Amino acid sequence: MAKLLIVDDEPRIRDLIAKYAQYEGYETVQAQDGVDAVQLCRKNDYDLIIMDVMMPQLNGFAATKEIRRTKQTPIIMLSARGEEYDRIHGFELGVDDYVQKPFSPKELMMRIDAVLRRLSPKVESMKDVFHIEGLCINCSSRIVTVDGKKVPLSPKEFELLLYMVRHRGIALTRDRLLDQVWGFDYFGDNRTLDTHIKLVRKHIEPYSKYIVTLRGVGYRFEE
Amino acid sequence: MAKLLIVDDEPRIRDLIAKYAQYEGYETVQAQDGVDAVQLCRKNDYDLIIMDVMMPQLNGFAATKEIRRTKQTPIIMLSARGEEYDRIHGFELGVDDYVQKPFSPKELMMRIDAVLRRLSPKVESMKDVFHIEGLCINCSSRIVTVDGKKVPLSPKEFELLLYMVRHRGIALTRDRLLDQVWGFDYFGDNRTLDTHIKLVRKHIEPYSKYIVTLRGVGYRFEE
DNA sequence: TTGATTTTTAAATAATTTTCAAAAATGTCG
DNA sequence: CGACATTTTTGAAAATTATTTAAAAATCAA
Repeated sequence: MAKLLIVDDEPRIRDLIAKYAQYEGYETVQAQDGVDAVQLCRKNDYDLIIMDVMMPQLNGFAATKEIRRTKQTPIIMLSARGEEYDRIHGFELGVDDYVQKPFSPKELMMRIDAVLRRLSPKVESMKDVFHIEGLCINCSSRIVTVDGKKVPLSPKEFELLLYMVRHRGIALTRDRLLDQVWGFDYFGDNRTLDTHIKLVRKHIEPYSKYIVTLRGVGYRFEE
Repeated sequence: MAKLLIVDDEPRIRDLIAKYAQYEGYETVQAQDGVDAVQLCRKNDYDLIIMDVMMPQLNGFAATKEIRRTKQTPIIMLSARGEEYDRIHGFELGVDDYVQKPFSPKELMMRIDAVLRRLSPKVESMKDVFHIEGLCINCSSRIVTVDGKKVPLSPKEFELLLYMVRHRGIALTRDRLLDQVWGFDYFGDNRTLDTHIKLVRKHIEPYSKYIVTLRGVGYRFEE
């Protein structure tokens, strides 16, 4: 479960971001300025930092520079429109993405996802909760809900769904799914996977449309 | 999926190149100068390096020389107009191509493609995404779109199209296509290939013009 | 043992690949 | 240039192969 550090001098903005991030299953920690952020980073590890550019005491650039002396934590910058576009874009310390204020929380969440997926392929998507339309998958509680209603998935069904959601958008071969979810080395014609796909589809109705079958290949969970 | 190292002291240029390269389906890593590049190359393997000539600390030549002591990674040099034309062209360490600034990103992308295809025939074009006019082929998701709209291709159709696109610009004999896509040694009067070409053409309309038939030989996907 | 879950099996359904034959296009040679 | 031979394109039907489904059997955990 990924931990985010949110750095902004405006408490309302911090809270807004924190609320959304928590909804998406991230753990959040807040810092009110650059000095605070640097101190926190010295003592703790975060998976990603969301940092405002304009802050009293130590601004976003200075804080980033300081943090980057010891840690390679991914950073997403928040900046007001027109503010220092060049510096941000070409920031030599390399921020991993930046979002202009005012931003939609949804967009920021997507950027967080994207940065984590790009930079931490090993931990895969570290989110604890996935929301796909009305389908919600909570990893730590292993609860799946469809339009707010809990659906009972068997362990295998849950693992299969989770694996597909974590690797959504790419074609997953039958071998890979069998390998990753079951741990077998697929031999011969085994209809186990198909059967479980069917069960998952039945359970997540009406969102089974997201699982598309790639004939002769496997399946893909649509993005 | 090929990984590119982009070395330039100007962050805006780096970002511009990175943005285009990502659109073309490459993974990118950036370095701000020669020293940085040499260090990165020591620890990691890249499939191709795009290196600016003029940089503080360690210039493009020196960095190339150093990197080439241990690795044979293909290198494309970027140089300002008129800058050291001779040295680049006749560079003893052998850069694989060079592009003059100011360059069009599109041209640079074509050069990258060309160098990789020339030097890494095994990995073929390692791109994950191909854009040919309004035709887009995404390998990992196996999604093909025509002017933004998904088109459903059967497995064989997808493989055939992908093979041709990966080997575009050259004449592909019927035997070779049958061999590579079907995996058998063509015998007798089998119209299988023709029929699949027909299906692919129908599906990628209006871009079927890119598949030209070479009578008595086979087909070619136009560059 | 019991109830739930997972795997296997077999039949039904669906989609893809191949074959075939006729039509169109292209190239060759007198 | 024009007729013939060859090759490719096309559309439809047949054959093959993959997927879905439902139900039965096996396995596992309480």
